[in-house]
Amino acid sequence: MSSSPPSRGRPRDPRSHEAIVGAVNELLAEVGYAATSIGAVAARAGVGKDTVYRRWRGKPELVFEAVFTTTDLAPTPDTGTLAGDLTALLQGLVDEFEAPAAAAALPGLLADFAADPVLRTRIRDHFLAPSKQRLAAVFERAAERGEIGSDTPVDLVLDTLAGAVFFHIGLVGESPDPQLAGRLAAVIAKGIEIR
Amino acid sequence: MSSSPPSRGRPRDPRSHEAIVGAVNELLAEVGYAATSIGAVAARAGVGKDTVYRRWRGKPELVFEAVFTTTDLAPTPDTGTLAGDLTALLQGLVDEFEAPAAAAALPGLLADFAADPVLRTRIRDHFLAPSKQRLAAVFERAAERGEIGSDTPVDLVLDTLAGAVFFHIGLVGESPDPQLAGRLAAVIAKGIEIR
Amino acid sequence: MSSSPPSRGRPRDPRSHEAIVGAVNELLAEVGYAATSIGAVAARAGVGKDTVYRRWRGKPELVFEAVFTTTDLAPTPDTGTLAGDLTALLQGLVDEFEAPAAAAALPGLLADFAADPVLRTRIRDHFLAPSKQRLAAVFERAAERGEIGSDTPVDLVLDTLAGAVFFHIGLVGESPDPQLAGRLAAVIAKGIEIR
Amino acid sequence: MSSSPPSRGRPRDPRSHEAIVGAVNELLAEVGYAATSIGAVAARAGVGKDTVYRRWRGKPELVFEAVFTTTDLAPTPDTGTLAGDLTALLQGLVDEFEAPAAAAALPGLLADFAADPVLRTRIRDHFLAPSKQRLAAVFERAAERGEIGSDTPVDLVLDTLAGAVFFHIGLVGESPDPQLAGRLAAVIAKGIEIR
DNA sequence: CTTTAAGCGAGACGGTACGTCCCGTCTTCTT
DNA sequence: AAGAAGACGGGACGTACCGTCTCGCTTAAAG
Repeated sequence: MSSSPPSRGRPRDPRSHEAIVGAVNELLAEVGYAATSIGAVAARAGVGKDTVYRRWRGKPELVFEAVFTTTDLAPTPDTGTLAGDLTALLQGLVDEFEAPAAAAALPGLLADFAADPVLRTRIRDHFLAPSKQRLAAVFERAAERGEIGSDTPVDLVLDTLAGAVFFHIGLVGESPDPQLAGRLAAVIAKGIEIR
Repeated sequence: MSSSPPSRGRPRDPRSHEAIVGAVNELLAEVGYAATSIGAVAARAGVGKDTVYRRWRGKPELVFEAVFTTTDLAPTPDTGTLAGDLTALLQGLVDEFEAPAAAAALPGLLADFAADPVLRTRIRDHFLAPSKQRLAAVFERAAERGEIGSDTPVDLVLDTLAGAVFFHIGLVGESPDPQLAGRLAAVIAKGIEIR
Repeated sequence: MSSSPPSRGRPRDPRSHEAIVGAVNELLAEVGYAATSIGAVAARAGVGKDTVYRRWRGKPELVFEAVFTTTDLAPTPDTGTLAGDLTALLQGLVDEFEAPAAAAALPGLLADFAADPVLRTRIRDHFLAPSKQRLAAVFERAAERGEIGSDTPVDLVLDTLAGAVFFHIGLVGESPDPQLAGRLAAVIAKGIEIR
Repeated sequence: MSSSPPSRGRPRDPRSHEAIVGAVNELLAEVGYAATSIGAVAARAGVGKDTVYRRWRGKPELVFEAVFTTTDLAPTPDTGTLAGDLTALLQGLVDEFEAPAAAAALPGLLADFAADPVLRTRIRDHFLAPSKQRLAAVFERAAERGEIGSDTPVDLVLDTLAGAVFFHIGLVGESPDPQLAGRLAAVIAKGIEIR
């Protein structure tokens, strides 16, 4: 029963939303996260600052939505083996993090989220949630096949995978080892398999 | 035979150095990384801002040195098994990251390092170097025992371990799973062992 | 028909302007010109520094406007004699320079104006312009009465009068000879009269 | 009988004194009074800052001595007429003020002297004293010749002359009217003559 | 002929002010 | 009511000087 607000007065212009999101992505790639100020975003988007603050609470939320909203759509991989599924999942993470705007935004974004108690609680829920969901499905099928136990810790593995990818892409910055996903998946898959 | 510079003029007062480092650690724990401004550090240390800038190029370098300089001294673990050595190594990482000042500083510090091309190259060299050295020694002994191959990728494993710990402590923020080191070590050790 | 600019955005608050000007006058009288920093002015006025810099380029312009804007309104004296007119004019200069804020500001203000090539050209135009205009009118009437020639050099006399007053008030600092205006006017009037 | 101090320890090197004075004059002409900092002077002179502070109390005293010490030597003019003597005296003032270092220093120097109660009292005594002495001698002879009364106010005339020259040279900055001395002397002489 | 004291170049020291940038809020007019 | 514009109070930035201090060294007079 989502009651939409009464909606009096002038409705929000959806073109502003798009212009802002576009400006954020451009600025992230051009000047980095720190220099992507709300004022600069608004100016680039041809929009007033209030129009930004009316839609987002601050820079972290704005950047997060601008950068990480196209990714929830990937299908859960189903290659028939745990290692294969993990490789596919990881490759998705790598691709997502490797986009110029995302790579530029990630470290600063995580820092801002970590610094705010309110935002910190949302990291798992909103930042890694889609990946976690897919990882859980992968584990479920692997457990059915008998490759792993049914109590394999999803969070531990997810943190491990995400942390490894983050360290490679966010902090080293070079175009990463193209085999990163496969090699990492192999180690983890072997590490959690039964026997 | 390192020839120290001729050292003309008044030498720098080591008490200033200590006072600054102490102020940084206090402020990190009290107000966090973002609010730990150079000006606040100088005021807390009873020191002029120039005295800070004379010794460090900026906040990232200052905080890094203030927080992560006591750690290079840990001995390389030698428990007789790969899993045991990894657990000990990881526990060191966890302990290091878990200190209040370190936990408060880590995400912002990594973001600032990642944003600066010059600093980014130093991350591996100075931030993870001691851990990498110890990990390599652990791998060497494990290879001699026949537990792993001699070509086991140190960097991949180090990123994986550090990333996992960082994600747990820096981003979740709660007092982490006390068994984190052991569980993670078990997975990785099994993942890289021969057979 | 001065067409004011389109005036988009929030207009500047005239109360800020008044608060700043008031703070400048208070600080000049209390701590002098050198210690009247922009930061102190802003703090005293309860205003951000940008609000000051948005209106004035720097301290000299700010102080000049704060101190010397009430004076353009004096009427041109017309006592019937050159000496009388000069006395009245000089008394106006003395009164203007003698105000606590003005006396405190004058030497430093002239120094800052003199040091900047751009500002230096404005001294005559904006600082002495009203006085020059009145002096020219006085000379014109005196020439019509036959007291002086029509080619009497206005600038020379103006510099002489202003310089004398400045030296007395700005540099000696004591409450000056109350007869200064009259005695100086007598000398100058006699010096430029025909015969 | 001024007893020179016992003079123990190493005597002051007179070459430092000369180097400092030379550096002040160079810097005044090159970068102006405001930018002629004690630190810059010391660096230019190849001298430590303390060596400057040991000899002078601060910038105003230093600059004053560096710029206005060669002038006390001019002889008192004696042309036979008041106007002639005044012209010669004024030309001396003009020449003194017109020197690049002096013209650059004057406004700021007067401002600093005026701002300090201690220094302010010295202005007449040390800054204008030589000129005042000569002017008094000129007046005495003119009174003996019957050109002026014996009660002609020396200070008033001196302020008037100095103020006019200062305003012309210090504030306008252009190379001044070469006839300034003569024209101004004519006006003043006529203004104070009997009849 | 050594002590002692001051001068000296260098530069670190605690402060203060600079002028700029960005924050998130507010106030105007326009749509 | 939303929007573009931009002013607002606040605070941090990194730099430049201030006038004092602390080094190691040099230079002379005093003991």
